[in-house]
Amino acid sequence: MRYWLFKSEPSTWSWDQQVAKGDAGEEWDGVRNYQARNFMREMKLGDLGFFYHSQKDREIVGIVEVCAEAHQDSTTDDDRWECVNIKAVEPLKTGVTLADIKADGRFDEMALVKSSRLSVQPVTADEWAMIRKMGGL
DNA sequence: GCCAACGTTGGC
DNA sequence: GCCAACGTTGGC
Repeated sequence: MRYWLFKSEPSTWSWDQQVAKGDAGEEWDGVRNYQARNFMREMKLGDLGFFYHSQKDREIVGIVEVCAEAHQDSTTDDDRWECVNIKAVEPLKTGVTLADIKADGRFDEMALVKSSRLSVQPVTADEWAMIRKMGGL
């Protein structure tokens, strides 16, 4: 079991839209970055991830689960691009903002802090537990 | 809205 | 295979 973080601009695809898809989940498509794609290839059914709102909000809002492993991204014919499907599991009780994470000091090595532009990234078990707690779960 | 960081593309 | 130009992302 590994942990991940999925970044989305809420005006493009928000947590609420993800929740509306229910257990059916939704393709995490549109990723055109090799690093992000490679992480998706590593994902297994049942892996969990944080759902992060970039741009205006800049906070982790919920938890998602991988419900289909990497497959061709249906939004392109280019077979370089694959994606997984994810479904919403539960929202955080309180969102954990990027400012919270940066101010904490324990997350200096976290991809979210170090590689701000990477849209799909790994989260360590420690980071996962600490942020869950900060989010009130 | 601006700008820095970074990934990708294409010419050579 | 290198590197400059360009486009995109995302924090502020």
